[in-house]
Amino acid sequence: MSESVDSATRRDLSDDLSFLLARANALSLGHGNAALAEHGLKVRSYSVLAMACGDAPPSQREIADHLRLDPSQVVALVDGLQARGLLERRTDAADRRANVVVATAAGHALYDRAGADVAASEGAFLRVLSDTDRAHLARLLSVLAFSE
Amino acid sequence: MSESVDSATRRDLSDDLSFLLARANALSLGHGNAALAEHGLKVRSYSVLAMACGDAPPSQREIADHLRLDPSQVVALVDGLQARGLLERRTDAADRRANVVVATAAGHALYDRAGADVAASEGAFLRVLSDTDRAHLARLLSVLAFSE
DNA sequence: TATTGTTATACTCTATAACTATA
DNA sequence: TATAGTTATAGAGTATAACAATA
Repeated sequence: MSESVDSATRRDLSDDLSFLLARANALSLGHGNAALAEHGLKVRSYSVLAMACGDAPPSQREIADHLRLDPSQVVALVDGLQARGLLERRTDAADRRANVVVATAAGHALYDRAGADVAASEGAFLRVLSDTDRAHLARLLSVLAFSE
Repeated sequence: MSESVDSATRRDLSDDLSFLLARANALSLGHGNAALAEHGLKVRSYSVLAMACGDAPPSQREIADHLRLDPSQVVALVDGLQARGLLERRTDAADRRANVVVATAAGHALYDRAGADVAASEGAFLRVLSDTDRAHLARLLSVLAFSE
């Protein structure tokens, strides 16, 4: 008598982890881009700048891998940041095909200012989660994010 | 003596929850689209079909809100699925401005088949997490995903 | 031969505004 | 006056292939 209630009917998109991931990411991206707009940055360019500010200045290939971008997209991002004097390309002495991307003093300064705003914006977005929940979420996501 | 090690130097993109969210989502999206390709679907169109297969057939406005899309994008998605005979637009009797989107028998059948593949693909992607970790992650993400 | 960075191109996705029909 | 759906369009993001320099 209940032939209309099959397994398909019971499935719900809201239980789908990939859907939740997509929706949470869309919100997070919106917050991030809004916080970065006043600095002339977006999440994408901010991430490149962040890597260039790190302890181990990355090659463009490493940026592409870490950010899951095509190397050709990294060219445009680095071009834009370099034109603003925020970072430099230095040919790697060990492998002269590779460009090492390193932040300038101005790049570090902007990263500090923008980073503070991003952190505040992210904090506001995450206010619905406790500190332990945030830590737990970060741990679970990092396992997933670097599983391949 | 350690003036070069300031707060900026210690920050790392890999600790940034929004970055982890973006990277995990990129991987998840890749898996989902790959699993759906053989059915002529993508994550976007599959999500619309899933809603149309639900117990409460949604209006296009509701689809746009739930999927965080602009209403104009929903038009194209529904057009494509309707052209394939997978769903129908029915004008809502209660509000004749609104289109209620409801799956056809063919739509339900495809949703069942594609859904099984999506679930298998998602399972493979999530293999690095235990069942309890998956449940925990889903709970944390749904809080975040529907916090606004 | 394989890899890094680059250029070019096409395609998809996203965001915006304006229009219509209904409310 | 406001809302649902639609259309059109421009911009941003994505994916692919081909090339030069280097390994």
